[in-house]
Amino acid sequence: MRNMDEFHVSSVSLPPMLDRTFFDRDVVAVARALIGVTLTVNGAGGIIVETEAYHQKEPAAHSHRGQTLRNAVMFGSPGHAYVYRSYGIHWCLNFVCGPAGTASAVLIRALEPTTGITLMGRRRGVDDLRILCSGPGRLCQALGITRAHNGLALDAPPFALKERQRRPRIVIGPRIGIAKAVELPWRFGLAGSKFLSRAFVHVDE
DNA sequence: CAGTGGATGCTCT
DNA sequence: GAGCATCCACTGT
Repeated sequence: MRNMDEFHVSSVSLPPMLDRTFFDRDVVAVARALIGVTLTVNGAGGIIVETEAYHQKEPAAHSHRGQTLRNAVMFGSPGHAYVYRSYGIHWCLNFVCGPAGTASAVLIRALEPTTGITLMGRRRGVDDLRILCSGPGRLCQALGITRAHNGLALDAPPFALKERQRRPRIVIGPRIGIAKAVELPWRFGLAGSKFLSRAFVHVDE
């Protein structure tokens, strides 16, 4: 139960509503705004602590070379999940961003686990909270995300997004695991979080 | 700790 | 047939 003060603070605080319009804007702005937002899938999940932005104009994006069967969701409406298989083993979850047609998306790279921890631990085969959802492949395994979630709207079950209560302190750095456009500082993290997939070199914001 | 290499499936050339 | 928006185990300090 929350008390009146907490309710009042959340009702007047800054973060935008997590409706469709939240995703219908520049992907870098969304990647930053998602830090601190709570993501659950069928009730399991936690606080988003690490994201990366990908945009069609830039060569590390799947959409860069045009629309294909795999990346088709990126070319559709903002506010939907783009899920793809990585290295033949893992799934990775992205949120499609706008404006529509920019074929841009935010890769969700790490969560701080908060709900459904027992279930997530069973799916992952680990009980250490720090490695439960710390990495794009790990968090998909923990949340049970597969190809079946590709193209689903983010404002309806099994997805649920909950606004952050306070403006978080953000750290910024280069994206991970890519060979092209490494110079773009399009990775965002929650400052001081123990649940990042990797540490940030530079601390900004 | 840091560094390395294997697993594994699918997309695109 | 190459190349991945990764993770884990294993090596050597």
